[in-house]
Amino acid sequence: MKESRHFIQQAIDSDLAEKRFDHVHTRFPPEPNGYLHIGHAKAICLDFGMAREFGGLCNLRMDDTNPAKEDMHYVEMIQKDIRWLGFDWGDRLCFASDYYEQLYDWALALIRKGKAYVDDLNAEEIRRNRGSLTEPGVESPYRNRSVEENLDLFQRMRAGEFKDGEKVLRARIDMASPNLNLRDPIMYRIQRMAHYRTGDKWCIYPMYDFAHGQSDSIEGITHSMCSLEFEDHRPLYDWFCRELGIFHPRQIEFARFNLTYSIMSKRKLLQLVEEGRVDGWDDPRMPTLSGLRRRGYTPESVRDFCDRIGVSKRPQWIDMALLENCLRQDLEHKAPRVMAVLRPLKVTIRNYPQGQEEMLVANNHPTDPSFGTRMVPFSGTLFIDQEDFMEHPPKKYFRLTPGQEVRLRYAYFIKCEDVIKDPATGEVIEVICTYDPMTKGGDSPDGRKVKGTLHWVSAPHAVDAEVRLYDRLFTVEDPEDHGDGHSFLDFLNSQSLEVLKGCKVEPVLASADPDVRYQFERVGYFVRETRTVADGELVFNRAASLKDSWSPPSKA
RNA sequence: AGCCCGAUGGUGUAAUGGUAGCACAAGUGAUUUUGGUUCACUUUGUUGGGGUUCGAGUCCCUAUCGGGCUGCCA
Repeated sequence: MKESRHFIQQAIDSDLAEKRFDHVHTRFPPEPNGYLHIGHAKAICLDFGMAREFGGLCNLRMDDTNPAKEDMHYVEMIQKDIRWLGFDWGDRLCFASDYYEQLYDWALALIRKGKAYVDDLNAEEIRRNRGSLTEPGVESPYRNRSVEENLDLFQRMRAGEFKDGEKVLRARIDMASPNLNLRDPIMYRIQRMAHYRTGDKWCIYPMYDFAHGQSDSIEGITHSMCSLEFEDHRPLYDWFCRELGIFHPRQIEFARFNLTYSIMSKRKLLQLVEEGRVDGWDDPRMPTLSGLRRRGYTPESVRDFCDRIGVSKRPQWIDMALLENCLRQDLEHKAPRVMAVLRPLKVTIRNYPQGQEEMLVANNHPTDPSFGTRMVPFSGTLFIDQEDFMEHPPKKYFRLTPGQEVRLRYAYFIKCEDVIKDPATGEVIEVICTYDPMTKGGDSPDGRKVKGTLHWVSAPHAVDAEVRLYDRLFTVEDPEDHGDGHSFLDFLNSQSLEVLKGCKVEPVLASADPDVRYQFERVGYFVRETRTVADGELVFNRAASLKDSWSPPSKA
């Protein structure tokens, strides 16, 4: 069976076959103005993945040409996230800001060729002269300055002789081009602002279009993958390489994806952080890599997700359920099983000898013996989950009800004999049961079957914990597609975080390893939270629930 | 409105002129000491109209629909 190749692999195949390039060298070029999110993961997997597949290298490059937004903190977090995802750029951490001098020289070269000029128009005038989607632009009155004057003016721009915004350097291309990007795009602007790396050395900064392709060229990048919105920039990318006569990488665009019930805009994610609507960039509900990590996602599951969504040129809407499925699939064979009761309901075993307790053996994984076993304490007073008992059950309810026998996992069969209610509310606060001593371990010698198996913890041995349940951040599939007067903030899910206190977990979890994702049997996958927790406190984040094919007939 | 890009089940993605396949979702059944897992089965698709061809999801034309583009952001 032949494995299918996506359009970028095919493009690289033919570039190699036609000897356009004799090797592959890619780059991942984030701007250090925010944290990386799941959308970036796709690009990272593609950029590093293509390099790996074709035996080449992939650089990590900070696309840092805007001093107003960038920060060293982001540079560090970006590196941390990419390493976590499982990729390595060796010693090739690059910065567009390291190329400023070379970029400046190239700008001079373009001026000498008559391909760039200094424009005195202000921002408003330039915008007006650019024309519109249907009308051609108008040439600037400064467009035909002499090479000497342009050289002099541009050098003085760098020297700081002009005010911010007073002049710009523009490429001299075609004000009538149907591609707006070719209507004499701005190459340099004057901006007196300290840059996080170059400090006050520069007061002019190159624009993306004059920095990105040239940075690729300097680094010898062969294939420069970027998202679809840069498609219209490719003619400009190519124009600069051609006019400069420098090594000419190939830009290939692919579609970004949207995740249902989420947003991917860095600007909007920043807004959630700044307005305190989430607990930072790494809030477990955020689609950021740091958020997913804290939530309990594994790098393997994120990479698998990126594989599964594929690479194409059409807009992708990816179901959040796919992401969750990737995690479940990874954790199914990786997560040790334990028992934890999130909403405790007291169970008393009436016929269990007073004061007796025993240790029962439980498998740490249902099918993989290499996980070994552990001992779980049992006694006459237990907790089960409130969901697992109903006094008046609907049909097909397999859990504990008056008269219905169930199995306590790895323990005994029990039968409900009585309930104790809160006299004030009528709520069941305790269930009285009997157990069958012959069913120790969970099997009955007479071969009788039970429909349900419940997880439980022994009350005197239980450890208290807090559990944080996360749900989708937004209530609608596409929070960015809002009608009049609505902001994406209007669709924030007020139930996206539910904090459960007083949960009861089995004793081994007191020393839960924060690097291990546990499966709480019948409940979901959980990871120990450490970032927002006081010393010694036990808190778990839910990474994902387990699939549940049972649902109550009518749930209020 | 001009330019660019795209269109295959509910979602995503294959089929590169020759049997429309896979994953997720949904449903059914079996297995099960997790209503989990696993296994089997099932439902659902080539945007419309022309053309080329023995043969078109694939190539051409056209219509329609969707996305992107009018920052001194990237």
